Amino acid sequence: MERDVQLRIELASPVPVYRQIVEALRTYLVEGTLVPGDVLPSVRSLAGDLGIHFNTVAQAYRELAEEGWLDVSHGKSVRVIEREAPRENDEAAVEQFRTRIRRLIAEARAQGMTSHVVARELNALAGGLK
Amino acid sequence: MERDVQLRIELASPVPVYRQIVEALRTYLVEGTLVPGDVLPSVRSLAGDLGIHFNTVAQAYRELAEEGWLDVSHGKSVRVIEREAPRENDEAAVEQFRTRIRRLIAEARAQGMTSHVVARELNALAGGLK
DNA sequence: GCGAACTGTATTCTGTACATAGACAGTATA
DNA sequence: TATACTGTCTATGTACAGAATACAGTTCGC
Repeated sequence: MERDVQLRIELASPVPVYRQIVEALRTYLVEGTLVPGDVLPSVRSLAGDLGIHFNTVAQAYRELAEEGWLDVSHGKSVRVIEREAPRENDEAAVEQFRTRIRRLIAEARAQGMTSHVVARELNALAGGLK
Repeated sequence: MERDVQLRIELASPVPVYRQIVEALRTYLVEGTLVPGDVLPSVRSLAGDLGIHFNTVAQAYRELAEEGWLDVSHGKSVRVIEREAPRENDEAAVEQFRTRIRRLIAEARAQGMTSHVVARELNALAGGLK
């Protein structure tokens, strides 16, 4: 059940490294690449791979534990656990989601990405959700 | 050509206020709600509306000026200018865009949004790009 | 049983970036 | 040409990300 996750972290990004780790792992968890029972690498080994300090990884693990994804306890390996889904489709959350995607799209288009390519990517991602 | 933009800023958000302003205005600019010739509110008046300091607004305006959207010069009102589109569809940029959207989707689903609703939103936004 | 080597935890420190304060300087206009 | 508006600059307080380092629980082989 050892799991060798591959994470791409951008040290130059304005978004903190620990949150990048949270987001990347949460993506694997939601998509089912990581499933209950899987064991994550130790804070020190993952930190070594990423070239950062292990406390930064520990903070990310703690965050995901609070969200209910991980069982992390002193001395033991970190393990993915079963997590019951929270409430559904809160309208305010949907609104916020829409806004954030719109801003991301705007940023992409401002960088020169064409609307055709952006639409293709969005449709592809939407299709993968079925 | 005065333009009364409506911005929604979340002071509690981890993303800095000045960047929220940049993102919101850039969205209007890309979508064509703001067009060349439009005059933006002064840093003091917009800051007053948002309940923040005018230097925070000034920083956002400066950022958008560097991206080529705005003409901001000392003593004069800030004005939207014509901006030539940058390079197209750099593959690394597309890849990064895809990753960021995937992480946003994962966050939404982790909060309880159903895949059906997420897909509906993505398709709607993609459709609006044609 | 015990020690070594592994796990995560807690405390403290430092650099940096956000946001504000307030003086400064250019522009428009009555 | 005075005045009231623009944005600019420099300094400062504060919060937080990230690292250093000592601590403490768990596992496993001998």
